Amino acid sequence: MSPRPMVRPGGRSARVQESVHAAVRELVEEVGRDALTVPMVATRAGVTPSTIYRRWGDLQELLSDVAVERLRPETDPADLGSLRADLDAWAEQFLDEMASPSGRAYIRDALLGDPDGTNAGQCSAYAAEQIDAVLARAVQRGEPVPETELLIDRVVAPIMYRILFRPVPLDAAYARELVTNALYAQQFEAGARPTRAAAPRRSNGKPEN
Amino acid sequence: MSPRPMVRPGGRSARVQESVHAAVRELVEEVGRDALTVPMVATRAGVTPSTIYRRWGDLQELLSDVAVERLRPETDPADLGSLRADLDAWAEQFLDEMASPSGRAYIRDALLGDPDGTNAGQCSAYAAEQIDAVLARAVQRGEPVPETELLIDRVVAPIMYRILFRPVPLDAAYARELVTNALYAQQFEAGARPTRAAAPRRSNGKPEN
DNA sequence: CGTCCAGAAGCGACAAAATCGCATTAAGGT
DNA sequence: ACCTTAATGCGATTTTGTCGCTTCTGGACG
Repeated sequence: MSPRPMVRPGGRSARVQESVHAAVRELVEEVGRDALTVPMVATRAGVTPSTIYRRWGDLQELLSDVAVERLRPETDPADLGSLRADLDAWAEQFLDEMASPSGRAYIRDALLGDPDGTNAGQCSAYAAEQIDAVLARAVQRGEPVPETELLIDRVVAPIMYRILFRPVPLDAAYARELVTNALYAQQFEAGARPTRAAAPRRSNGKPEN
Repeated sequence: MSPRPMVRPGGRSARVQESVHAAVRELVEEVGRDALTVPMVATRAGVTPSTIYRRWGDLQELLSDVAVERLRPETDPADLGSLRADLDAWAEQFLDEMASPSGRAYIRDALLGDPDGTNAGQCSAYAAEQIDAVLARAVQRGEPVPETELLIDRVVAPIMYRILFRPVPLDAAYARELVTNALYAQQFEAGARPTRAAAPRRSNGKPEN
């Protein structure tokens, strides 16, 4: 999942990884992310710098791994009794966490040292899992639900776009607005148009042109 | 616009900047972005490394500047006679350029070495300008038009989110689908709900918690 | 048109980092 | 208990990044 080869999941490798991650977390607190260096992390973690260079390549990839860990949601979305309430609450919390200075920093780090997109994909998967949990509960209640993809396009994507690309401040009202629009779309557009709002179903495994 | 101080827009500074940018573009072609180093760029550009370190800080910020330049749209969106056609065409081209391997690389670079978000904001401004141009023409034709913010949230944001966070391939059909949904929303939702789909109007100047 | 001045680049010494080969350790399987 | 091999440790070497100082030059001002 995290570092490059990780062919040996247990024992010393695991200890080294944990110790290095812990060192990063501590040092980010103490000296700030900009002052971090690989040798510094190595010393704190009690390993030699070459170990870090070999396993992570450079500081960015290491920071990316740590960032993804911190972006993993700790708790399931709250159950407030209705799809609308659950989504509102989840979106507000999501926006809060992501738009905070540290959240922004983690997102940037996660994207930054991630040549193959694995870590970024993991972030997106976290959000999708949370949304799925909310939707699954709504289905059990018998509520009509939109597709996960619709919510990602209409709620998650705009939030992330604004965080990454725009200097605009975000507040909870914006999150609720996005949820409102998404649910409105689901309610009215379902069947109203031939094509759905969700994702293009992949056909091949190869991205790109 | 691009480098840090740029207090002196003309003369030698300008020549150095252009020469360095050109060196980056050439070397990216020749040796690939991963193999780039500051000393290498300096040699090719005919300047000393310390000049680059002083003006750009590090390779990432330099690459970010170059990336933003390349992400600037060269042409105005085509006029195909209707809002729908113009938006379809623009969105398809936008997706094409951004989702291509080099487009993805530029986006990442632009975000990467951009501590204060200036370059990212510039990218977002480019897209907004293009959309505004399309909308302005539609207004002249007498067509009803959605707000720019709606199109950014509904078309630009989902595309960028998928490019940055998801391994899914994107195609022109997806771009058209997003446009369809956005126009549908504009047509039906206008006045149907108390709150509009557009941006939260800022109240204070301070982001964040 | 000449002079001055501050910002910017050049240069070189130094400090810090990243890389690499080789020796050593220890998981995980047999 | 042994064997294989990934993973780490260590140190020499190369490369990159920093810093103080000097030199150059664009632009303003007289």
